[in-house]
Amino acid sequence: MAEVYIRVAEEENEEPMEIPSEDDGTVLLSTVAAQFPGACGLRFRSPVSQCMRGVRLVEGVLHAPENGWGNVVYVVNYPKDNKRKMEEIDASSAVKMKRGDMKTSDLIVLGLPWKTSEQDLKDYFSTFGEVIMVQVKRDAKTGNSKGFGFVRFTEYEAQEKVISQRHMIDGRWCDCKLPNSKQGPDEPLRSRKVFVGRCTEDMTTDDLRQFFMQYGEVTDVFIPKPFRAFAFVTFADDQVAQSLCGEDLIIKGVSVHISNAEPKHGNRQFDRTTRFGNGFGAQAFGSSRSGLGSSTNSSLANFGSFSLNPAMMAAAQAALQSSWGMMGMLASQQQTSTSGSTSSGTSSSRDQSQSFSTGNSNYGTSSASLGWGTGSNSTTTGSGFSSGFGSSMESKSSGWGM
DNA sequence: GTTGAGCGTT
Repeated sequence: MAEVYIRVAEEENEEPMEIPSEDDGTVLLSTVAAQFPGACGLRFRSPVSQCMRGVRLVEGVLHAPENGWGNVVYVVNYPKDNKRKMEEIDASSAVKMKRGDMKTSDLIVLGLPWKTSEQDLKDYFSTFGEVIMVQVKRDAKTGNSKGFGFVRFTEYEAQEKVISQRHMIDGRWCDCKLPNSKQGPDEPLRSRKVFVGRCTEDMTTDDLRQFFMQYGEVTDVFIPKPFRAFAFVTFADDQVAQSLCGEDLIIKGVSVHISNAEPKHGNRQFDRTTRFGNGFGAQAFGSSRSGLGSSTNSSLANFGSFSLNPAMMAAAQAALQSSWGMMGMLASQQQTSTSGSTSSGTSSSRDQSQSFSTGNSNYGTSSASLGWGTGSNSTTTGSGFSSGFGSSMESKSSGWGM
């Protein structure tokens, strides 16, 4: 079948954009998402029934309706989770304001080609806004680039935009993020990343991206090389990530297991004793999603990201324990993992085959769903709660910048 | 074969 373009719009009456199909006449969801970040499907109004109809979607591939794509306008579907409740938006922006988060800071640029110069960086980033500083870090002796650098913008909007996407610089995909030195204890960056266990070797980053896209916008896929039978998938929305934890999903006919991504080795900059105040809530709770199947949800009040003093902590913990029944007792002992060194980011490897990402991640949307640091998977390793007040909570250092 | 890179000489 020849390549055709299908017409896609965000709303039924908006101007459509033409999206190319594949050789076999299907359309990849990722192609749609490239133009409509966060898209998880398509629908259209049937000329016959006048009802909206969904387009068949199988593992990231959209299949034409019976009589072909035709020239109807397809409308983009977004995950339910994208529609935040008003109070959550208010809460997060309130937190943002309070923290005076609108100032720009240096951004680290990771994955630069060795040859990239500061002038190259400046040229590239100037398309986003006024650049007031660039650096390429080099070895003092040889002058060789270390493959990363820094950039700073005048405008906060430019900074947000730059953080929200990947960058093709001199032929390599690069990531920009807040440097470790700038990530504070109350960064509301709760794990938007999940661990995908039991992967098979034929699962590519594209496969995973296409598959997980149905749950929400995917901002990164990481597959260690050489093959190690697991992967990491990062979503734009932490609630999407959390809602998948504990599930067994079928990808390419294989059952993979989703669990929390543990913090990468590193992040000793904030250690245990001061750890406490960083938020409180229920990480595996809430969050509905459209997918099939089971749910691990319970509903429970969300606590905001306000710091809690030990007394409040104790009270809250008691409340949680009582509502969790015996879970609190089961978890009365848990290992504490030690950590050290630094943390970092996304995928891509120094020599080849980088993964790619699209879209805008929204920081600060998730103040109400903070969790217990790096808590383990509830069904097997215990809930992450412990009856021993104090020590156990301190012992988990949290995982920023995962 | 179930937990991933890299973070700033001044």
